[in-house]
Amino acid sequence: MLRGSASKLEAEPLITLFGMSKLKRLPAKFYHQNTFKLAKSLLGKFIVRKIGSKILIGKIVETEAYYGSKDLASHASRGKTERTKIMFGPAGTAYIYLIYGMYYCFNIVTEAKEFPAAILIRAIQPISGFKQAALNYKIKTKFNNSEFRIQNSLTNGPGKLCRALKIDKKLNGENLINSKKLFLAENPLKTNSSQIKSAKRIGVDYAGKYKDKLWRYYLKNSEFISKK
DNA sequence: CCTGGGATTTTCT
DNA sequence: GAAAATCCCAGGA
Repeated sequence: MLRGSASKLEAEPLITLFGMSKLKRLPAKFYHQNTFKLAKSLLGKFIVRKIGSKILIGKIVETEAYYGSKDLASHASRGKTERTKIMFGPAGTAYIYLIYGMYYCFNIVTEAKEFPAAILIRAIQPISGFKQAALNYKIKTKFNNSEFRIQNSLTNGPGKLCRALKIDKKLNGENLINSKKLFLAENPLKTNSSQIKSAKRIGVDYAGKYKDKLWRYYLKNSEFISKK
């Protein structure tokens, strides 16, 4: 199925892909769910990124919840600062920060104002518009031109998906409920809870008892997650 | 298969 | 000045 021109990264008409002619943006109400429920509800939904006349669409396959100021893994555990003030803002806002000096991470703010919480998008499945991103990636790496390896390596991590979607600090604070550049959309195919697996969050070994919380969620049959 | 280190810069102490 | 919600690659088993 990966042979010939039938690349997974080829844009298919949305009509044949989803059985719908228009992407249906997720409304404000969607974001007003408990953070953990929402982190699971996000699995299967689409991220839509518009850059000029180009459009990139990815399916969310892995998320991670950061909940409250007691969560030692959360940036908000040290209070409201210039960086973290977004997390204390309204649900449905993008929280984007630079990590390790080189990568951006994309989060969705949740919960009521003044309660700091967010969901990190850890991995997506490229659906449409990623051909150029794949070409860029091919140039930058030494993968012996293995299409399969590249397709599965383009967005399987929080830093990588931001690179592929061209998400950076300029989109910090973007309102996903009305933004034209970055928003989420419904997937007519419902995700069943039996497809979801919970796991420990990644890269938070410093977080005391919070390091073992099973606040990472992923679609267990997806080839596009960052880690099993 | 696994482990360890380097890249690179903002943020907070 | 140290650490960081990461990624990539080299080296050893």
